[in-house]
Amino acid sequence: MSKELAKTYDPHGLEDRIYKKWIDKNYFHAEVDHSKKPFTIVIPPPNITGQLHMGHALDNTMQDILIRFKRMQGYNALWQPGTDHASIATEVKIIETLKKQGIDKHDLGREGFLKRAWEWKEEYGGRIIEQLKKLGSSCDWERERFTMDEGCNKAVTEVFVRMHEKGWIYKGSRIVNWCPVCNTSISDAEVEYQEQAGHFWHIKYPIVGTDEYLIFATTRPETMLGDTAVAVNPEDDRYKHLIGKTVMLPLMNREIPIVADSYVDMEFGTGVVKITPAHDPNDFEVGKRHNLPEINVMNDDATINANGGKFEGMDRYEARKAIVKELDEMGLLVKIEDYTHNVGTHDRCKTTVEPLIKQQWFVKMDELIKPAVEAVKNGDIQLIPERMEKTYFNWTDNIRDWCISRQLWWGHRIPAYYCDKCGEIVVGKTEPTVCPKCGEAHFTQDPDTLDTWFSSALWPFSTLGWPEQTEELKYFYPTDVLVTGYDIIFFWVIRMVFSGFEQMGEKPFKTVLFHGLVRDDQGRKMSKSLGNGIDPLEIIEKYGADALRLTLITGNAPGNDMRFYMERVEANRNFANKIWNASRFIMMNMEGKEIGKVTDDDLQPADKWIISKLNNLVKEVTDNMESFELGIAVQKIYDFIWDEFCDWYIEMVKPRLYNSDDKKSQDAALYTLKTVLIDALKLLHPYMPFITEEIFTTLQSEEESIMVSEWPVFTADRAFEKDESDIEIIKDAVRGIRNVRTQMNVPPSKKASVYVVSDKKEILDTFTESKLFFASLAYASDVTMQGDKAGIADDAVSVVIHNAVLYIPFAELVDIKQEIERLKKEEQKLTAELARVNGMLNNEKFVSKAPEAKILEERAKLEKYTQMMEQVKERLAQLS
RNA sequence: GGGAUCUUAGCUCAGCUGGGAGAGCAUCUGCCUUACAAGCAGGGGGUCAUAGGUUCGAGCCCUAUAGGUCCCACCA
Repeated sequence: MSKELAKTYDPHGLEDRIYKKWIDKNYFHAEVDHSKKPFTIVIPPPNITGQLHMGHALDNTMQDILIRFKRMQGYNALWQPGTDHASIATEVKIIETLKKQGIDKHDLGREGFLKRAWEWKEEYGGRIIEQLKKLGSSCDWERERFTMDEGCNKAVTEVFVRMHEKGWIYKGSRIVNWCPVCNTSISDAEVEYQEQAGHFWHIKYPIVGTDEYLIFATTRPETMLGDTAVAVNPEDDRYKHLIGKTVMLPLMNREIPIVADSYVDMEFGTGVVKITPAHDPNDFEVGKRHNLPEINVMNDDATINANGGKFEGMDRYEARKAIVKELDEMGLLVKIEDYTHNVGTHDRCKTTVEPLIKQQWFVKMDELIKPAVEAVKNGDIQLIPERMEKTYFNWTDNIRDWCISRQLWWGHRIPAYYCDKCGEIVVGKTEPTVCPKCGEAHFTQDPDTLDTWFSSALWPFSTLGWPEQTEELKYFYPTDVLVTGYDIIFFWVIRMVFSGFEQMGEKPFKTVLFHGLVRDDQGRKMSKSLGNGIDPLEIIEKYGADALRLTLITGNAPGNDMRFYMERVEANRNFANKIWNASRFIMMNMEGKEIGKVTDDDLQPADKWIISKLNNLVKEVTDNMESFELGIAVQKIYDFIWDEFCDWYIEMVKPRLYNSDDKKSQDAALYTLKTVLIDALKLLHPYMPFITEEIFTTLQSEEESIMVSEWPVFTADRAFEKDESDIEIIKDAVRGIRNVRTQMNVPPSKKASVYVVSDKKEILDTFTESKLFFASLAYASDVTMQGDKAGIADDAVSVVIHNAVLYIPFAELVDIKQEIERLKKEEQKLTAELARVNGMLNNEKFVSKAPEAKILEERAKLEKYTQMMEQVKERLAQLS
């Protein structure tokens, strides 16, 4: 043995040392190798501004588990890493920082600002990568990419130009969601609706040429400055006669028409709606249908512009107050009602979004989305859990054109150039030399940048070298699994899918594995503003990455949110300690010993039992992992290691190791301990990479690393059914004895004789074979096997198991009453069991319809319980 | 308004294609038994939200109801 393990498990220092070794050995790197099957995952690129949070920790743990599993299975596993420029998030952060220094972004100018941004990227972009490493992520860091690196830029330009040529990217004047604080348009997906307490202002407009008024209610009175009509439902008898007439718009003194449009709901309010095409998406549509003028009354910062008359210069909320006041003074304000309604806000800064008409670039979605829908429908792309399909289709079914231009500086510049002379728009990979329309040679590039998701949509292939037809692209694409949170299905997943089909003619991934949110212990979202976030790095520092990983992966089903409890981290750290000490025990016993050759014939029933159990575990865990049931798989490994291996098997072999002079039997035990531990460590490695590596290489100094070892495989010749059932009998006996001893308050230090009585020779043989450890586990001073109860004291305590009765004659007098009580309870339990089994077997329909195996199972139980019942009754008769 | 999802032990959650209800924590009892007190052994605690239905058999499938969470839409 090369070195000893420390007495208690301390992840400190150990994890960094091991990670460095992996890096030095270049284990994470994948090269194109046609002799092996590829397995690829592209990382959801974290924002360069980001700090590792629990969501990242969960997401990347899942990916690492899959990658390590497949790598051990012999796949050429590539985990493609990288970071995202996160245009708006980053720009906002930089602006904030500049503000603290008293600098406005415009003072720096575009060039100067971008210089700052790149400096920022250099400074902080690497931080989150370092944090991912702390977690144990086995990404191929040599292939690290950035959404704004040269290759990704090329991909973005290529896609923009191609789609423009196809007519799928167009520039148009549309109503867009405008953030007056960030000063940019945002996509529909970036609008977050918040319920807010507001008011309903009931206002009346005088109908021209009459003394009548039209009364309506609005939540945004300030937009009246841009009203160009009032609408009623064409079927509404109350207003039919007014259609075609006009009202006088107060304050602006503009005569505007009363139009009929079915958009108006007669049941809601007064059935009258004021129409402001320039400041409301619905009104915009109405305006188009009725050829209404669009009067924009606001500046980009949401102050009133010159179209707002005397309200010019006021902020939208100031203007609201002033307008309400004036209308009231004019007697046009009917009443004010409290009203809670949903207000669209910008998901980044929570500012109330202002719908504005703007010239923007859009992606036409109706054709593009079709293959993306089809692929999920026909199972070409599998979503896990399946219910996510509904969310997916909900979006695709209601798809609207995607506004991709942003009035930001940090991002991919739109490759559109405007002729300085005639204004002709030329889209191309490079600036044109001459205007195709007027021959002018000077151009100005579109100042806007692209939505950050435009580049992330290309991530699965841009990172592999596209638009170049690289070997990597041919070999690793399509990728296998995408692991991400369900909260970005719309932003990212769908956009990758349609981009993959459009550019590559092939899906970007076969499976999407969704996880939920990591919440705090009260079920709240972890957020900066609440200050309830738990820093994964602090957890790693204190408990180790392995414990954190295990905590994130256990006890929660795919796609479900989970709560994060420190108690669970502690429990998992304890599990790490458990493995650590079990390994220490094994190594201590191997110390200085040469294990001879061990064949199956040398193995004792207990050895075969644990080997067989492990063999089954291998199969189940592999199956579970292949169907992405990571939590279920690791739970089984956990139970096996702690319960079967530590609490039973190690205890079973102790007497052999401590007392036996039988070298062969010791060798068999050591061989079994070692091989079972090694395979269990391998199964656990994807989940707990550090501790498994440390133990694996300490245990076998000749091995380089567990992460490049082979994944265990189920083999039929390692299935020992007879030994499995034999050991279960012994375990039953042990549990029974421990049980009565506890009930009678007998301390473990007090040993007693145990008699095993059975008329079945094979049962007695089973106990004889395992006598040594049975005695130790059952706190027996000696164990005697016999065919009947001759010579056993009448007042001995008895334990009934299937086909045998165990007697323990304690030296002290046993309380017969208590003993009868205990047996009667046992009798009750058996009576209930027998009633249940008989109920089933006496049911003709059950016997005729249930599967054969089930019936046999129940018959076996009937036999067993009947036999046990006889023994209990007999024993009761003896005592009374 | 549309949809998803949840309701299982005191708490937080598993329970994979229907075949005797599980884990962690908490709690109670006894143990410092030479790997581990971050441990060992044993115990208590659940008409699986409610009501129907399908089935030989339902925590699991179907329907309805109640309550919670979330997503989408946005009726001004």
